[in-house]
Amino acid sequence: MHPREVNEAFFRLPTLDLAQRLLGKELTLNGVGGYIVEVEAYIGPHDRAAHSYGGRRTPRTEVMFGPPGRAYVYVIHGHHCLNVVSGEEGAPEAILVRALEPTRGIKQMIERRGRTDHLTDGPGKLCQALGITRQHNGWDLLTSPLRISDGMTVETVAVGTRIGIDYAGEARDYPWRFWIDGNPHVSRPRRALRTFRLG
DNA sequence: ACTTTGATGGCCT
DNA sequence: GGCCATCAAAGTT
Repeated sequence: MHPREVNEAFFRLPTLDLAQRLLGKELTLNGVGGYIVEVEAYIGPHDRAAHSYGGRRTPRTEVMFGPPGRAYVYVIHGHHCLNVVSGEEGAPEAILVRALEPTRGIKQMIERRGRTDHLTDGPGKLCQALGITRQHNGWDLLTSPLRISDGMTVETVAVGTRIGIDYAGEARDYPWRFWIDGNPHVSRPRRALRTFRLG
């Protein structure tokens, strides 16, 4: 049994705690999906890499200012990315889901991806595999067809810096990327800054 | 109305 | 490691 079950209180955990606890949980859309194996925390308004940096509030970032536990979906370079809104209501924080270990509906994922490998080892890839688009922005991840539920037990968490934010000044060095140590579905394997046991 | 940007992916060497 | 297609969103005029 996972140490913490997914419920309303789960999504109210502080963002960095929630990010670690999301590892091993199962993400599905209409029953298709897998275990979360890699995430990154974005903690606006002081995080220069966050879309909500400086308190920027636009139609795109609006959902992050709402209650935690909802989906924030955006498009970058023509690819969709899924975040879990986190933090207190009014605090624009979110956790990017970067990779899954496929568990359910693999046949459908293969059809959507047009290949049999690398189905969900990246934030854009997993959205394509599950069929996640901007229409799912704001959906409740506890009760909607796009949901996060109890998954598998995680032994060791690896910590590193976030991917693709070299423009973000000192924020590029924040250790806010978390993945399941040794998992083969991680998007960009790198050596961890450190590892720890999830208590 | 126009220009710049970027939390990517796929393929290359 | 690098290159670049790609396009919605945001910023600028």
